Amino acid sequence: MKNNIRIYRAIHNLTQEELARKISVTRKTVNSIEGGKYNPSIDVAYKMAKLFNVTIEELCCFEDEENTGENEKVDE
Amino acid sequence: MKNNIRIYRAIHNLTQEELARKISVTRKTVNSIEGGKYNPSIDVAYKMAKLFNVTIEELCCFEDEENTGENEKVDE
DNA sequence: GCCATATGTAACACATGTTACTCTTTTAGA
DNA sequence: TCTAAAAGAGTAACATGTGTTACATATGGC
Repeated sequence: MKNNIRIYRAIHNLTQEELARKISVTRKTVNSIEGGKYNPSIDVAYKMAKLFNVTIEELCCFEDEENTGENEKVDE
Repeated sequence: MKNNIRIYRAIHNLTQEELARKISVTRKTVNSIEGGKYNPSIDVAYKMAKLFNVTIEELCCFEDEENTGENEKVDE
């Protein structure tokens, strides 16, 4: 599950550490979620969405990636 | 974290088992989440919200229950 | 009362999210 | 180039979500 955390974080001009503090998680959690290592729990997602003033759906790109097999190809 | 799963499930006239099948989890998971035993993962929440055609925020009542201490009192 | 259906629940195992600690790499600025 | 801030990442431990199985309870129709 991809997400737009990095983008909203940039918009709000926050470092991973600042964001982490604001939502009471560790920087590694922000880093890992941002990097797609795992999905956020629903309340971490909620806190981020609320902080950025967007919906969870806007923050996380679900896009039903369960069935597709050849997606998200970037040119490199 | 409270949620409105039971309500939307009633609106859509689904049993716990039917809902569970539709979102590919077990009835126990639906039952436990509905009963507040634990929070749904973000993709379970997403699947439910999508099925009911609502947002995750509409399905789950976050309401920042971390700080309040005397909420959700029903009359009984 | 009996039966079928829907729901609640318990114990354990397993999967996934989060932390603490530490280190490396990247990036930007003097 | 040197430096510091920011970000990426590995591991082990812990916390939380989910599955399995089985049984208990409630409810409504006969």
